[in-house]
Amino acid sequence: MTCFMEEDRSRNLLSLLKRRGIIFPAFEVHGGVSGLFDYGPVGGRLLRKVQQAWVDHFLRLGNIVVIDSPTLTPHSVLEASGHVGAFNDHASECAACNAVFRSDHLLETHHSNPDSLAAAELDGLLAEHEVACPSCGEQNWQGARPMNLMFSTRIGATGGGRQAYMRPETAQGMFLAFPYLYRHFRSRLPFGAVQVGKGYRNEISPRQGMIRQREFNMAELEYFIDPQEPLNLDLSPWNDRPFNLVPDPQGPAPDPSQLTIADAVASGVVRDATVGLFMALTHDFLVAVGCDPKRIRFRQHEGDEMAHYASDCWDCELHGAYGWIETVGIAHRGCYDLEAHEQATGSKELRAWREFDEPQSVVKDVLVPIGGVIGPAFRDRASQVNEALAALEHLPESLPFELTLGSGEVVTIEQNMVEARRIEEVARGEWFLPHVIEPAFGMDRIIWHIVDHAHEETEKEGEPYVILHLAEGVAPYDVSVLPLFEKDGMGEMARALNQRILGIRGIQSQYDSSQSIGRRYARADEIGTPWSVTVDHTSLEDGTVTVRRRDDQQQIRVGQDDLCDHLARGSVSSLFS
RNA sequence: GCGAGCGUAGUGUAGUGGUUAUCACCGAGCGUUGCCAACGCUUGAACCCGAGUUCAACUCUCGGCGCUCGCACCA
Repeated sequence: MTCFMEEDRSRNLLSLLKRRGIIFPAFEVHGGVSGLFDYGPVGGRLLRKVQQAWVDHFLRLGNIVVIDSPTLTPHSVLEASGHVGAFNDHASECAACNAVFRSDHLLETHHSNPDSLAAAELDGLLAEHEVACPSCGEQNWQGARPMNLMFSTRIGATGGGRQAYMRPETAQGMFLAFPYLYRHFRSRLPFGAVQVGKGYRNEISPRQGMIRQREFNMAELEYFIDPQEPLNLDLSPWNDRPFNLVPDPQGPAPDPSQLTIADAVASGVVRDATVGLFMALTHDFLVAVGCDPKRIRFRQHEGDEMAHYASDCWDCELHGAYGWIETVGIAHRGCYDLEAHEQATGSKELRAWREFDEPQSVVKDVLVPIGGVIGPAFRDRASQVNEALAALEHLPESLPFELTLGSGEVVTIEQNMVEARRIEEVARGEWFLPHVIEPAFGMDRIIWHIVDHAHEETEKEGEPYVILHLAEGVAPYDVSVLPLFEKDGMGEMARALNQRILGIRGIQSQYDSSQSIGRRYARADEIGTPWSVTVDHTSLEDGTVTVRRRDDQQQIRVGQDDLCDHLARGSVSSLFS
C-alpha cells in the first residue's frame, strides 16, 4: 500500500515537473533521446541557484577557487587518468540466453589482467577455459564487443586530427591546472579548486529518470593537501548534529550508527579527518538547499568497491522515490591523479615543495672526474663515464676499479682520472606529490531529491493541493506579485511594484493577474515561490500590500519600501511573528 | 543490450478498421465576483515516427524512437 502510494507520488511529481516547465525530456519534438533532459523555464533557474549555492558554500572556506576547463578532452589526458582503460571494457553476450557480462569479469579466475586484452584474445580465452554463462550455463559466447562509455570525437575539422572524448568527469581539468593553482596560492597547501559543469557518459541503458543521464551536471572539488602536515581541523561545530553513517561492513565498526563527525573521526570509522570535514560540509550544503536531514546518510565503500588508490571513500546518499541514491562521492584519492599525469608526461610541475624544519645536510664521498684525462681516454663515451661516476652509490675500495656504464659496458677507471672528494649537500626541503580529497557532486540527482523532499501533496477543502516547499535560496521565483483585481489602478500599482522588485539584485519576481486570486496562489505554491504579494483596495488607500507565506498561507500587511528592504536582505520571514 | 508491457491535447485519461477522437483539469480572452484552484460565455490544443496490409489504419503487422518493469550493465 505504501509502496503504491509512493509510486503514485513520484508519478504526480514527474508530471508536475513537466507541466510547470521544471524538468522534461530533451528533444521531445524529435522523439526524445534516452538519458537527456532539459531544465525548463522554471527549472533553469533552480539549477543555477543550486549551482551558485554550491560554489558559494565551498568558497566560504577561503582557500578555494573556481575554475572552468573544457569538456572536450584529448585522449592522452584520459589515458593517463585511467579512464580510457576503465571506460573501454568489453562485453560478451551469451548466444543462448542473451545475458550480457563484462568479458574481463568472466575471465577473472583464468587471467591475471583480463582488463588489458583485445576482443579476439578474450574470445580465445573464453573458449579455451570453457567458461560457462553464469546465467544459463551454456558455453556459447558471441564475439566480445567493446563498450565505450565515453563519447568519442576528434579534434580537427578535416578528418584525422587528435582522438578526444567528452569528459566523463570535471576532475582532470583541476588536476592539470595544479601548476597555476599552486602559483595562485603562493605555493602553500592546503588549497582547492572547484568546477561546476557538464560530464558525459554514454550509458548502455540510462534508467530511473534523471538519476542516470548521458549528459549531466557535476560539481567537483579537488582539495590538495600535504599528507605529512599535521591536521588541526576543528570538527566540533558539528557536535550537535550526529550523521547517519553506514560504515564498511568489513571494517572495524560495521554497524550503521549515528555519530558526530568528530566522534567518527576519533574512533577511526572515518579514516581521514579531511574526509570527515568534507562530509560535514556536504551535509550542511544539502540541508541548506532543502534536503531533509532524516533522508541523508553516508555510506562507506567496502574494501573491494573502492578504487585501489583510495584510502577512504564515503558516498552521501539521499532517500527518495528511487530508494537510497548516491549523490555525492567523497574520496581520499592519495596522490594517484597527479602521479599518473606526472608519469605520463614527465612534467615536474605537479609537485609541491615541502621545507624541512631543519636543513638536512648530507655528507657524501664522491669521485669527481678530471675532464682533461677522461676526455681523451674515453672520447665519445666520456659523458657516459661521467654520468656513471656521478651515479655511484658507494665508492670503490681502491683504485683503479671497474665501472659499469649505463650501456652495460665496463671500463677501467685509473687513479689519475678522478679526484676523491668529500662534499656536503644541504637539502632545505623536498618536492612531493600532494594528496587529494575529492568531493564529487551529482547536481541533477541532488535537484531531483530537493524537489522530491520539497513536494508535499496535501488537501485544501477536500481538493488535492500541492506545495513545493523549496528553500528560499533555491526557489526559481522569490516572489509573485498579484493584483487582487486588475482594475481601479490595482493592476498598475502591482506592475510597478513588480518592476521595482525585479530591480533588486538577485531577486526574481513574477506578475500574475490571470484567473482568480486563489488559483494564482496555487500556481505559485506549485513552483515553490515562497512569497506572494497582493495589491488590494487598502493598497490603493495607504500603499501597503499583503505578503503571504507559502508554507502556512499566513498573511501580513507591510509597506512597499519595507517589503523591498526585506527582500533585498533576504529577511522577509522576519516580518512574520 | 535482451525480454515483457506501454505510447492519444500542457497534465491525467476514454474510445474506434469507416467523416482524425471522449471527459476532466489546463491555457488564453471577455464578463460577474473580489484574498486562497469560484461562476458564465468564447476560444486554444493530441492519436510518437516510418514502412507494410487494406478501398480505407489512430486502431492490425513489422521496424525505429521513447517510457515503465525484470535481467544485465553502470554509480
